[in-house]
Amino acid sequence: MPDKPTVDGIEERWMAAWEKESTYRFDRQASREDVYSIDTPPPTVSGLLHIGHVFSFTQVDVIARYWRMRGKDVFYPMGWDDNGLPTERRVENYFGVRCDPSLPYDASFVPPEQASEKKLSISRKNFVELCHRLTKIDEETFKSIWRFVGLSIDWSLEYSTISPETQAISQRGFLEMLGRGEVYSSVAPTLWDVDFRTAVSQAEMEDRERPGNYHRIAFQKVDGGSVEVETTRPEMLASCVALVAHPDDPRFTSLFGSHVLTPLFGVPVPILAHELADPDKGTGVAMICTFGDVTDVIWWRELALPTRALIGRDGRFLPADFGTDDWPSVDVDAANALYGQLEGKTVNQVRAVVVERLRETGALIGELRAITHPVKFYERGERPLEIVTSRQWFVETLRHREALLERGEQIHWHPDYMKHRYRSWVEGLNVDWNISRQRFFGVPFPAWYPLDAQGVIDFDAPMVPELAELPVDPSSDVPKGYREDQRNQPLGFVGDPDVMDTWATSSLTPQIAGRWGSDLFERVFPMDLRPQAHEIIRTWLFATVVRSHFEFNELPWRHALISGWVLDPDRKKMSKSVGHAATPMPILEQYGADSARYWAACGRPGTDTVFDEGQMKIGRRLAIKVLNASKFVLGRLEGASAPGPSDVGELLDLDFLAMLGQLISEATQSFDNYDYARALERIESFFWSFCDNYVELVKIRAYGEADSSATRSARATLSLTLSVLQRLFAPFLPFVTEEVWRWWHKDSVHLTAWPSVDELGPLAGESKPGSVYGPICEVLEAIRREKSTAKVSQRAGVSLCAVTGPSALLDVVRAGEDDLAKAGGVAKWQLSESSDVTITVTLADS
RNA sequence: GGGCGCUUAGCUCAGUUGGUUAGAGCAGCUGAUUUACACUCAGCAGGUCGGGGGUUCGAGUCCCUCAGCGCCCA
Repeated sequence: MPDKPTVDGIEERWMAAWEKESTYRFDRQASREDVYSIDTPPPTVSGLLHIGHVFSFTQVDVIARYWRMRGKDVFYPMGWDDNGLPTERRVENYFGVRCDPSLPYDASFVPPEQASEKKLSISRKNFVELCHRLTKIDEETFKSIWRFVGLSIDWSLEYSTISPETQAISQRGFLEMLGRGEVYSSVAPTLWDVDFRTAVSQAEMEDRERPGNYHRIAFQKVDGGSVEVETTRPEMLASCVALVAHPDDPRFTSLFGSHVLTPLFGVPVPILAHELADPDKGTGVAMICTFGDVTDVIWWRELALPTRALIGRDGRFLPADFGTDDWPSVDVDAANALYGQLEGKTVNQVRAVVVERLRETGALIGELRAITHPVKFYERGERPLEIVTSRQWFVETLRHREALLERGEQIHWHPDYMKHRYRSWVEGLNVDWNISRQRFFGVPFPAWYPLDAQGVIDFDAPMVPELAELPVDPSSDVPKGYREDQRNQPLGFVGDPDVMDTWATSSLTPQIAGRWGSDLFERVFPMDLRPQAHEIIRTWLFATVVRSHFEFNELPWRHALISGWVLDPDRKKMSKSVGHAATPMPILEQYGADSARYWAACGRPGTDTVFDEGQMKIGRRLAIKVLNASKFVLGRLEGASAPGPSDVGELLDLDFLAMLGQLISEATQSFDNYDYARALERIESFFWSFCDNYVELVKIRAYGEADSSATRSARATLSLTLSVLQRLFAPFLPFVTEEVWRWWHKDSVHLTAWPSVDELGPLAGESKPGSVYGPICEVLEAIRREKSTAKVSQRAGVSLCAVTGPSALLDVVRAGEDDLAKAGGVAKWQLSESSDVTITVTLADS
């Protein structure tokens, strides 16, 4: 035990020791009932780890440490989410490159020292190599931070979402679904980001309020008269396939079934009825185009309308030929002449031309009406999503809505109300889960398609590999029965060009972490805990439930622990843009890992927490207090024979242990309910009372002759309490508790049993815990108050302490008289029975 | 538009099935001082629990309503 204990440098010392002693090693022989398994969120390795990560991961580590001390074999792996678009973006910016899949691989390629503004085009393989290179660097950085924070991870279980092992599992997951018919490919209108040039799923879409204009446009009726429509997207006019109004809207009931001509293009379209048409919006009649928004898709499908899609993958208008079967027009030449000016233009350019022509022809009625309305965006995107028709793989979700809602009910949510997020998401699903992305750094679909004699791809007959062959890359591997030189040739084959949505892979984290297919998996699955943030309930949590439901017909885990956000002092979510994204290392070094963990553990599940350095200072104070109190108490015990519970005989000591027992029960129960913050609060408050009151009361008695029963009683109580408190704090403050524990134990506190009430011995269970300690502390406080008011030292003497009260109270004071006298310097007592409780302190002359 | 959460001391937050006089820490103020710990200790002060209404012997807690903030979904 050092003379002058310090928390400085404590992290490096114990990080190394735990590594050397394999403290957090998972026992792969353990059976499922002895295991506590955690489906750790793999951080995205495309950005920096920020203080919000420290916050939520610490909360999980606290839980992991608790269960480990409860005797569970804790399965606590760490993964890195390194595939997908975020990594591509980071690589593009970091190296100043761009992927061009048409380029050949350059084995001698070296990225420029300095990333230039103008991006260098490189082949897909070169690009993917850079992705691997950068994520490897990032992962090492993350790992060193996690070690410093003290996460009790078994690093031999580390995984990454782009590794060959993960790709094999991801592809197997896909093939299993394909075999069961839960995944299908189809050509369908799909949410599309024109900048990233990829499809995105409903889960990645968000609404943003944007300004727009209602354009009032007159459609001429075939039998005379006109119908006016208000639209925010006049550029879609050429793809108009119908008008629609609510079936009960009396203004339009007589028009249903009749036809109008689109202005400028002269395309005859019907007026139809559908409930989704909102009578209060615009004129009550809407234009259906293929496809202006998601409602258009619903109308198009449900009303069986033709397809006149015009927006291409790059967001520009595709060619169209009016006068053909698909593109009827009463004035083919005018339509084609105008459309010729639109083809190849962007949405905004087309809008300008169309509006101008509408105005010239008088079809545009009145002035534009400015509005603000929600517009769909890809969550990472900058331009509104378009709807582009393309071939995509979809996982069936809509058909399973009821079962998935039921799964949500089966999860134990912490906090409970987070289940609403899941439910409202599942209830609001309107398309199946699109899992294909037209990108590069991801898990490829394990599929090839045959080409017929004309070179036409038969998408309905995908060829897939055997499970043993996984992972495969269809762009370089060849399907069974074909040769490489048949690639892209008539009667040959073509590989699926897409990669999977990142969630299609990370929805398998239980399978990935648990090494699906090995004996390990049966020992850890279904897992106990999924910890994660609330904004990815609709993505990660939902997708994981879907996959587990399909694959195993069960929940992937029993509990979901939803963490809150870390907020700036101005109450905004801490984000990378405001400069807080910096690595948390400076903060961790300044305050110490235990202090930062203390702050994190004060954050209750689901509750957003303000980033508060003040709270870290308190944590630091607590850690130092644990050091000093441990040093002091252990100093009292030195040389004495090891006292045990049977040595505890004094009323005060028995009562204090009874309170300690109560604390153990409360902390344990809180932990079992995932309320670690409450446990910490109780333990902390007990600890300060222990230091400031109990230790002060008995420290002189504990110094007395070793063989007196009163001394032995004090020493036994101090020893038991210190042992219990060190262990109760261990999940929260792993470094400092390990430090002080090793002063008097050989093995790690983190592998020691969580305290139980039983180990305190047979307690005086008759009276309420605190019935002795409480009144004694009140007398002590009265003495202190008197001295403080008189502005004298707490060591000043008390000539007389007079206590009045019922006899039971006086008995208690009498029991603590000696300890109080020593702690408060009381020379004389006067106890008298009365119905009123009073404590009168008379200070000695100084 | 529908849903969820929050609103308690200057600040950050506890407050369990309704039950003494609403708690803690920080900050503030007043003091103590060869001490396990100045990264300390003691004490003091500070609140009509967001507004209004209701249920109840009793409401920070339950119900209704309004307002503000945040989030989710559409």
